[in-house]
Amino acid sequence: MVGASYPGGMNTPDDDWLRLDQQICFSLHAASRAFNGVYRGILKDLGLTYPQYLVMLVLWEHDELPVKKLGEHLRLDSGTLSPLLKRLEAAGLVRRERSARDERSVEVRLTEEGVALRGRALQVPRRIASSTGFGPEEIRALRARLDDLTTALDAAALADPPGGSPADERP
Amino acid sequence: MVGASYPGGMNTPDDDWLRLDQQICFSLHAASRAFNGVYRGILKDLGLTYPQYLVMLVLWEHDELPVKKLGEHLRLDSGTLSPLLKRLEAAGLVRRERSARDERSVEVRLTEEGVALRGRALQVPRRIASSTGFGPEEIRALRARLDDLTTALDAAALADPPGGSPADERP
DNA sequence: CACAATTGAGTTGTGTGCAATTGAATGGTG
DNA sequence: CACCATTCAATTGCACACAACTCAATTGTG
Repeated sequence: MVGASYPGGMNTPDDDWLRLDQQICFSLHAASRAFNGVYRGILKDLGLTYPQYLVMLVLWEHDELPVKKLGEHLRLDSGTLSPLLKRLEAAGLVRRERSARDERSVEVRLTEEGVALRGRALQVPRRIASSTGFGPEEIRALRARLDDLTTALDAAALADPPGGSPADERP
Repeated sequence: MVGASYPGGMNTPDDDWLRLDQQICFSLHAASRAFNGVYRGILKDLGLTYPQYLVMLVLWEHDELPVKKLGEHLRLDSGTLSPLLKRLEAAGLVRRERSARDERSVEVRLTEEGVALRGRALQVPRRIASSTGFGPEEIRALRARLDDLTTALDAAALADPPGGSPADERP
């Protein structure tokens, strides 16, 4: 009734694209959530959620930086980070203090506990990698593809924005 | 202070995996959200969110099926679908009615409006595909990789479950 | 120096996503 | 037939994401 699928062997281009589109968005969505699920199981021991783990990864490398920079690394805004960091602070893993230089900025810094947690986290990547069944080279290739995709999608989002066109910048 | 990055040419395996892991989980996470953002911009015209669009895609192909089946197609449970379907019903796109055969089951069916929306949605895939900058073949290859990944991750999640081991099934 | 524009966190509201629970309906077993 | 385990949808509670907004601090300009 709805599909009214093509009567003959003719391809209706739109239907064709629709099918393809369904596959790619399904696949990405499903892969993302499957990954999330595996991380959830493994990170439960550390008392971290998946996004919290991403934050800790950045902090283990930089160990002190403002919320703004953290957001740039993770592509997250304060609306997501503020409550997340509050939870990490409540868990005793990080401390937040306003910068002396710029009172608007809040510096996030690992506590002793936060630093110590890194030791227990070292085994996580190995377990994740083995869960994927992919070798290092496959992972690298897939990562590169995904980064290409993200770059292209970001560029497209800027060109065809949710809020308005670039021409709107000067009202 | 924390990183204590390897002094010489020596690779600390754990650190190496940690770095790699960060890249793959960052990449997948970022790609998923970038995709979501592009869909959001394009779907705004249709008054749909990205997950709602996924549900509509399934319904446009099957046009009547129980919540359970919908969840199997989308890998979502009733906790996610129930409120989502309520919103689609409030928007006048679907109707929900309990099955006559099995009173536990709820049949989801497109309304006239829901059927009509498909016409306006036909242009969406083309816009998405062009946003990715990928050709059909690249998309197909990426999709296949992601599906492999999902399959492997699901299998691993079952073997190393969040709730308990398979041996726990018979207490 | 005064004042407008910008920047950075935080808050609010909406919409997922998922674990855990509830409650009704169904099916199998004795 | 009675009873118990299973199934399905819905609900509850928690944690992201993100848009839109608020508020304070800073910067740029006259």
